[in-house]
This record gives sequence, C-alpha cells and structure tokens, in this order.
Amino acid sequence: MDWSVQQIAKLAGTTSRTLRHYDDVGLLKPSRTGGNGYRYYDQASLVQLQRILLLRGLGLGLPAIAEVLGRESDAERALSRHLDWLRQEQDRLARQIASVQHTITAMKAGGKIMAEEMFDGFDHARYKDEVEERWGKDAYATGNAWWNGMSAEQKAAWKQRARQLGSDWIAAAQTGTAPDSTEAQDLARRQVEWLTGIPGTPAAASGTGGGTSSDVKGYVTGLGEMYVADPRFAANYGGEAGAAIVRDALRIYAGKHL
Amino acid sequence: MDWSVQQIAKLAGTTSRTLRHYDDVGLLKPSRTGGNGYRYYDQASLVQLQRILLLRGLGLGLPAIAEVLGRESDAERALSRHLDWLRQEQDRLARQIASVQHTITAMKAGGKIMAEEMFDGFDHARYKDEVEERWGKDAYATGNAWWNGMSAEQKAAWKQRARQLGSDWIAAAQTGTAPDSTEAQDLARRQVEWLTGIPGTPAAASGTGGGTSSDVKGYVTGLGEMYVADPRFAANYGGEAGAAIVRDALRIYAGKHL
DNA sequence: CCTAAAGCTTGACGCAGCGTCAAGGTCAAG
DNA sequence: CTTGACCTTGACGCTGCGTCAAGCTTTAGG
Repeated sequence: MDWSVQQIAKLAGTTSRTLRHYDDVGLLKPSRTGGNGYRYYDQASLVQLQRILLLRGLGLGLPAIAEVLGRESDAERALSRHLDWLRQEQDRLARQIASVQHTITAMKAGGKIMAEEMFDGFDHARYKDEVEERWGKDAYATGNAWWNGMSAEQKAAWKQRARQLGSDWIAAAQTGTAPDSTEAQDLARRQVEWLTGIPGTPAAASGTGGGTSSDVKGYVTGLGEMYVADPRFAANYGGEAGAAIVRDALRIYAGKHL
Repeated sequence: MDWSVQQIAKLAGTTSRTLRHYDDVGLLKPSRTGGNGYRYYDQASLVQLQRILLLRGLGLGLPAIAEVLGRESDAERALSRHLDWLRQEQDRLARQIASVQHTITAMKAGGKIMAEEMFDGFDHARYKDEVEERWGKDAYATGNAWWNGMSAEQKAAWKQRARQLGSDWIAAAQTGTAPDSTEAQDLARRQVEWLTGIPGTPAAASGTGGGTSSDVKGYVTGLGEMYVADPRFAANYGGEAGAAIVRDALRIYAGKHL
C-alpha cells in the first residue's frame, strides 16, 4: 500500500533527490519511515506531491507552496499574488528586450562611426577656430595642452567614452527617443559629465568655483547647436531632425540642472 | 588621477562589494594596488565598469560579459544570443501565466464542486446498476468491498484525487481546451491512472494480465460517454459542448495509448 | 548460502551574484 | 593619541535541487 522513494518519484515524475529535499525542508514528510531509515509514501503523499509539483510548475517557491498546503483555502490568493509577480517579470523582460535591441542598434551605429573615424576622440584642431571664438584663445591652448599631456591609454579611454556617448546618442535618435525622456536626459547628463573632464571649459570650471552657472548653461546649449549645425553629426543622427533631439535634450537638461 | 573603491562605486552607481567580486572573478582588476592592499581605479577602469554594468543591466551573466569584453567585436553576437534567450524566457512566462490563470479558474470551479458535493469521491451506489450492467455483478461487488475496506484517510485521499481531476476537467472545458491538446491528453492519462487504482475494473486488471487492451479501451470510452450523458456532469462542464471535450479527450487517449 | 547488483541512507559541495556581518589594518583630522 | 571613516580578507546566506561519495540493506541469481 505504500511506495519507496524511487517508486513514488517515478509515479509523480520527479527524482528521489527532490523527495529527500522536500523531507528536509519539511514540505513533504514520508508517511512512514522503516527501521532502516527508508522512506515510504502512501496515496495521500502522492496526492500532496502531485499538488506540490503542480505549483512548482507554475513557478511558486517552496515556502509559498508550504503556505498554500498549510491553509486550505489560501491557494487562490497565493496564486493571484504569484500571477502579479509573473506579470511584473514579464514587463521587466519586455523592457530588457527593448534595451538589448536598442543597444544592438547603438553598437551597429557605433561600429559605423569607428569605421568612418568620426567622433575620433576630441578633435581639437578641427574646432580650433570655433573654440577660440566662443571661449577665448587661451581656452583652446589650455585644452590642447591638457590633451597632449595625456598618455596614450588615457587618450584611448577618453575616446572610448566619446564613442560610447556618440553611439548612444545615435541609437536614441534613430529609435525616436523624446528629448525630455528619461533616456535622453540621462544621456545629456553623461554628456555634461564627460565635458566636465575637459579643463579650461566653463563646464570643468564649474566644480572649482571658477565659473558661473549661466556660463555652463550657455556652453552646453551652445554645444548642442554645434552638433546640429555640423552636417557630419546630423548625417549620423538621421538627418537634422535626429540631431535636433540631441540639441533639445541638452537644452532641457541645462535648463533643469545647470 | 585614480579613485578608491567607494569613489568609483559611487561614480558608477554600484557598491564596493561588487567591485571586489569583479576583482575576484577577474572581470575587472584594479588599475593599481597600493602597498596596503587598497584597490585603485582609473578612467579606463571606470569605462570598463560602466560597460559591465550596462551589460549586467541587460541581463547578461558575468562569464558572457567577460567574453564580450575579451573579444572586441563579439558583443553583437553575444547580445543577439542573449536576445533569443530573453524571448524564450518571455514565452515561458507567458505560458506560465496562462497556466496559473487556468489553475485559478480550476480552483474556483473545484470550490463550487466541493460546495455542491458533487463528484463526491466515488459514489458507488449511484452507479450500481450501470456498473453491473456493463461489467457484471461481481465487478460491482468487488469494487464495493474494496471501497469499504479502505481507511477514512485513504478514502479522503481518493476523493481528493477525484476532485482534483474533476476541477481540472472543468477548467479545461471552460477555457475551451481542445480534446487533442497536450493538456487534455494529460488529463485523460491521469484519469486512466486514477481508474487503474480501482480493482475489479478492466483498467485495473490490465496491469495484472487479467484483461485485454480492448477491454480497457472500451471501458475508458464508455466512461467518457457516461460523463457526457449525465446531466449533472454536463452542467458543470459548461453544457453538453463542454462535456463533449471530456469524452473526446478520453476517446483520443484510448485510441492512442490503450 | 553467498555474491553482485540495485536501492537506500546521510553528508556535503556546487551554482550566480553579490548582501551582509565579522575581525582587524590604515589613514586623515582634531 | 584618539576617533571615525575607509580599507582588507574571510566566510556564510539565499534557491532548489544535481551530483558525487562512502557505506548499509535488500533482492535476485548461481
């Protein structure tokens, strides 16, 4: 009238190890234990085991199952709670999938950029005139000295950050991210933090008490305009419309936080 | 030019423990280690860390991340594989959600049954005539003796199984499960296994060499007809159409496996 | 009756990714 | 010199078993 571990395991479609585990945690005790320590199970055990396995198949944890088996009528509430949790997980997964797709897009874009050698780190010479005109001659000199004073590794790291930012912006633009969205604003923050690392700029000076808030604000929004104006940027950002997102995101960020 | 653990942890939005873990597993070594054992990180470390955390946020495991960071251009394939896995998970979750909802429906139905005391275990007397007519007088006598010989606990366990089966059938019928679907066929299998426990029936005899396969087949399909014919069953199964699912599922199962 | 093959027992490590004490050096500030 | 903040290594905990490992018991076969 009763079965050994292996037998009941096969009947229920599980393993003896699982049975021993359930015994250990007190989820399902054998109906009888032989003098030799052998575990024996009866019909009632089988029914319980089947219920346990059913609930496990639904994704419930062992403590939750114990709770359900303990209080007779609690099962429905437990399952409803579990259902909520499952739905949350599904949402989380959906968001993650979107993020991964987004990232893949970004990496493809990033690859293109690297191939074309755009955004190559910090192309000082290219913007020499503009920098001097906007922030003075020694601003350019300072920046140039800073850049030349860095080791090859430091330069590489700096370029890496710039590329990352660039490709993220492009991905955001191509997926139609709104300028005031969390993602775009996060990118704007990163862009400003990146700028903060460049000495001689208002952004860098803001931390040392050397500049005013409005200086930084003007600098950042000015940079945004620069991005839009430059056809090489706009081309990668999906045309002027795409580049406008970068400009708007920076402007909004500057307005809120600077 | 470099930061301590806490500092870089804050910069990247993680904890020092995580940094130490990454050091342990070789995912991100400090750029420099002080004579006192202190860990120090530089800009390149920060960039790497940010990439790691990004990939972690996308759900990749540490080994996968190490792989991505190791081979430069492998990131895209890794992310694509990860994307596949994420989609599989989403499917699995979707199926689990369906199952849970199904089960909740079943439990509600089961509660109704218990309240109405239908399916009350194994109502021998109720089917006395039919059993005698179909399988002979001593078949009924045998079954009756067997039933009366069980302890109260055994009877309870038996009833429990019957109720579970009944409510599962009802849930299947109410959710429009197809008779040849995996779920319905699984139910049919359970139903047959349940029957196998009743001595004196062809189903029970099949295991002991006392009956032929066609006996069992006829018994099972006959039982299906009985279910459909009985208005009390049909009422709970959602009318004749619902009950027909039970009959068809049993018939298909018998045809395939008996 | 003896032996080999199953089957059973308890015990314990492994996995994934850190969180969370614990015990004890190190460093900057007062 | 002391306090407190920050650092180190070491190790357990969590989830649900899978997977040896060493050793006792039962069973089937010669």
